[in-house]
Amino acid sequence: MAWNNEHKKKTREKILTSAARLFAQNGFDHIGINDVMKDAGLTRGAFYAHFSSKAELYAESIITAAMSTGRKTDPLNPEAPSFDGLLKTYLSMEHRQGNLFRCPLAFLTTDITQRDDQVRDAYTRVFKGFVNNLDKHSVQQNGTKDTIRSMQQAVMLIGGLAIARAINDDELAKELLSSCHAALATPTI
Amino acid sequence: MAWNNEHKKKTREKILTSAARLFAQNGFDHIGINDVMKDAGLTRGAFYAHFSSKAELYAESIITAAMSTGRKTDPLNPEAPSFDGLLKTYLSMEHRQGNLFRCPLAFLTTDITQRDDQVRDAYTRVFKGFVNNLDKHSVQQNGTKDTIRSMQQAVMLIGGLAIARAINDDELAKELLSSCHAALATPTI
DNA sequence: GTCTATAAGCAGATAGAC
DNA sequence: GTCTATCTGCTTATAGAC
Repeated sequence: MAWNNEHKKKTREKILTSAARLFAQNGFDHIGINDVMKDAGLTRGAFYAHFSSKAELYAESIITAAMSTGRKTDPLNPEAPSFDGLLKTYLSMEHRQGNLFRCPLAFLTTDITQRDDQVRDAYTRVFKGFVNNLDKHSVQQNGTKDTIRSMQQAVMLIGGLAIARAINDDELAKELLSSCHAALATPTI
Repeated sequence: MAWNNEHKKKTREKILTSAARLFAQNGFDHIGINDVMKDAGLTRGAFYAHFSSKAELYAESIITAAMSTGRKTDPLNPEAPSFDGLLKTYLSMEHRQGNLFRCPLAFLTTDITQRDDQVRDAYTRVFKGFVNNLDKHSVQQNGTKDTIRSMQQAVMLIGGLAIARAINDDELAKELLSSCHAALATPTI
């Protein structure tokens, strides 16, 4: 691969990294192409050499954001936390704040509903991967795979965090996250 | 009260009814003041005689949307469904579509996170009312009140519907809603 | 209170120089 | 590939006639 192509790939990844963080924290409509490019150290005009539209960038940024947090939920990754560690990290007040990492499934849930199929496809793929990871945890723990149970766990994690982020009451948010944790940590959910 | 004031109140309610439906279905940024006023049979200029800003309208519309669906979750309302009826209605594919009624807690979850305190206060109040209603159902069924359990139920209902609306796969959405229903209907959740 | 007209600003996308 | 400049269209909010 020529040096130019290598450089273009690096630039594209830099744009995606900025977009993944900014979009997850602020949503599609509050972030302009200008904001993303500025964050990546470029100007607006250079954007269309890498992506054909804002929606395409958004769709790809969802995958990027998911991968950067997904490593922490993958039981096959030796550095990944245990299932109990995942619960604690995912349902933490730090995750609610979103400064360290941001699961796009919880940060962008209803934002996705307003977008085109390109974006919704990306979100759906990430959700399926999330459930699949919970299946793997289940096999590790119980030796059995129960996808219905994994979907319930996914809803408790994603939904709990999304609601905790929406409500304007830190104490209630803490209680809510702790309730979700309790529902998942106890064997008899 | 003079006729003029009575008329103004009616007009205000008409605007709120339109806003509650349009905002819940499309989110804050996809609906303009023009859309709301047109739907209410008025023009843009008349808006500021009733509300001081778009955000104020949005906050009030969340309360309106919640009340119009909340009647169906209130056990003290004789026309309200049973707890099992609530589960079935709330977690239905019809609710996912949003043509009949739209719970703002599930339709606007991450949308709220981007707004000012005025809006987030309204959402928080509605959420507390939702949990309170689940508490009442619990007392009716078991004779005991368990707010932690009610919050878990709220997350399963709101989160399940919100995710089902985001994903672009009808079959998966059906399985997801059915999984949430199963988690809540079984005594050993 | 409601209307039309308009102010003032911002966004996505494109054109053309380098 | 990246830049600056610009086109085009949209939005919230206000001014002033009726």
